[in-house]
Amino acid sequence: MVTMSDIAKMAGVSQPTVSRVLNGKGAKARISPATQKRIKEIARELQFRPSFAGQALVSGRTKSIGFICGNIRNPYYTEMADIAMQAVEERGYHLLMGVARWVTWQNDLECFDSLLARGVDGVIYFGSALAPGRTQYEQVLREHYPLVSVNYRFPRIPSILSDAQPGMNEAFALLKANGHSRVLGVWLVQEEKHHPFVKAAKEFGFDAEFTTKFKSGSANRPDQSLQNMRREAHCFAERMDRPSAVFVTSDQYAAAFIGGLWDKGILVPRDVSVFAYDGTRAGEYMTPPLTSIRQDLPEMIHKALEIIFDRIDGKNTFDSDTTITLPTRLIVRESIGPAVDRRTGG
Amino acid sequence: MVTMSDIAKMAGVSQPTVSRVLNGKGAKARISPATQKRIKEIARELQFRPSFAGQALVSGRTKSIGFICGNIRNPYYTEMADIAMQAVEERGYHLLMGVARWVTWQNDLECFDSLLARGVDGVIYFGSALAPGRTQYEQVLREHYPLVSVNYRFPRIPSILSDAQPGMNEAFALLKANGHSRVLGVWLVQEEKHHPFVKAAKEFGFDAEFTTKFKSGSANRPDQSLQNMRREAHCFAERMDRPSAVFVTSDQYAAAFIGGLWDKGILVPRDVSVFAYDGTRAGEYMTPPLTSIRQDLPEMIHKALEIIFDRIDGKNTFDSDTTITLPTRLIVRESIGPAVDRRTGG
DNA sequence: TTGAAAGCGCTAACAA
DNA sequence: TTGTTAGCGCTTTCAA
Repeated sequence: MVTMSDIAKMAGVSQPTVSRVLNGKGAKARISPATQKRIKEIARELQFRPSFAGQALVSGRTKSIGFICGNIRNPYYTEMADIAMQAVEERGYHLLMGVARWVTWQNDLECFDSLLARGVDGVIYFGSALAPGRTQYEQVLREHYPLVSVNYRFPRIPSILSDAQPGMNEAFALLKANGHSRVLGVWLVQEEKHHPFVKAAKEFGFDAEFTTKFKSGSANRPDQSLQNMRREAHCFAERMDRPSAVFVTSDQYAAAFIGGLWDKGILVPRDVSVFAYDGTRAGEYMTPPLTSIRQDLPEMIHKALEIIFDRIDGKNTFDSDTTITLPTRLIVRESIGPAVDRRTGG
Repeated sequence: MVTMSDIAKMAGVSQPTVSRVLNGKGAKARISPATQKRIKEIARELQFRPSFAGQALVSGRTKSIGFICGNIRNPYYTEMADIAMQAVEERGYHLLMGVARWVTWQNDLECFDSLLARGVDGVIYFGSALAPGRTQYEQVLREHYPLVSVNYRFPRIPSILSDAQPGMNEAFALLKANGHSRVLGVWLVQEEKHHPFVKAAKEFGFDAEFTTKFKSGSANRPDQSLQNMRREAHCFAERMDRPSAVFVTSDQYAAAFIGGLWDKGILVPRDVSVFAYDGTRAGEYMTPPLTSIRQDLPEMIHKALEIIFDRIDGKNTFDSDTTITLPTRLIVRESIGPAVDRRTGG
């Protein structure tokens, strides 16, 4: 490895001089043009690369942000990560992904520990385990650690949420305009989105059912729960009295549900209308293109990073209870069509 | 931040003693049980975390592996990354993703530079720009840097490839069994997979066409080229003399193609059969579930990491020209069905 | 305009 | 069993 001392020796100057030249801190680097040129040339020749560890040690920063999610194969998280990566890179940072895999609820926190050990300067956290009482929670508070929770609210931890209601209302309006009056909601676990769904259903006069089949824990493994969702669709397909529309809790699971319907010869939206939550770009390439309630993914990430970098820079513009709630809206694509009510033979 | 010196002071011992206790290097750490206990207790109380930068500086390693790909939203890369993440974590490493975004061909190399600046200990490289003559290429050779190229062969750089032929043959056999005799192949750019396709087509007596519509460069932006693919399907849909089967160069683009067919009311596999290359798990949740030629993603990653860690450990079991070629096989799902030949009215 | 010295947190070699 | 010393590569005083 080429170090500044190597360059210094070759140039016949002291090592700090090399540092000053190569970092060129404006007016501070009052080094004679001749030496500057010489040093820069040698550095280029030797292909000098500043040692990351050296810089990190002295600066106390690793210039990296952690991104903790449960499953990178879900396009929702992939798209979030992609957006986050681009955003942090603009500030010269890297994104370090932690995939909790959500087998047990603690995986989130193990991920957090592991990223902290790696010295990330801040964390975007999509987990649900950072509750008061846990050491990691206390640590975040005590150290005023730059962490933002997304999609989940913890006391005294800045968080970014989406308000499902507006998108949900739009969806029900569209459903109604298409003659639907009965709808099934499918969740993985008890979720916040439940309430906006119920509220919209009531408001638009729908007859709403819901299932929350899957428990957290080991049944949470992505492949397995996608299969479960597919089977859920099989059951649904065979019901004589099934509703004409289905809401699925996320785009990825909607794909599995639609796949399950397809297995049984049920076409969307010809036979059943389906809509989902998330509004990922990936939904555009499902068959049919998925109508979905869109969270403002870029804005969510940008706000989260704004808070994180604000803390990193010691500005403290945002207090710990900062909660930013962003509206959702319906992305109308092709998966909602005219109601086919089996009870009335329509 | 809590340092070993802090602990040392509190425990009334020297700082290296703390290091010895906390790293517990087996027989080397011959420290009295009493001191050990005391130190460990204080460490726990103070929530000591070893400084990543400190360790990195002295060990010369960051315990991280770079992963360079063009677009993380493509499930092929997502799944690869997921596998790689899990594998490196088992060795106590982290995966640092570099997303080149492939706007211009150099993006690959910029990514590599950026990861090197972070001090990654090795790199899994999915790019195509690391050619002889480029400074990065020369550097890898000169420093014997632990880099493995996947899906692309560069002289004197270890690489992992897939042999498309066996899977392609299986696909054509299945096509033939379903009465197909005409097939279209759709590529993004000139690719290696072209030859196995042509070869299999000839061997099975197919009438094969191919299009390679998109150029590399700015048209390479993922969203744009997916749209292009969709439009390609629109054109295809309107042809009176279209072949009964289509091969698309990757699962993700197959989704776009199938979406384009859907736009025109053409159903897969009812009206047209489609198969693709990659064999991602994501294909299972497309509608219809995608029949695809599967690369052995886990094995590719595991082999790549084997070579990388081998170099990191200084073992040099593999020479620079190591090329591991893994076979492919056909994952039969639902997107290939009986031929519908429009010329014969079948 | 430059150099000398100190120190970031850690590990490792050598003493004691 | 433990302490002392040195040094990883860098930045940042403080002097000159």
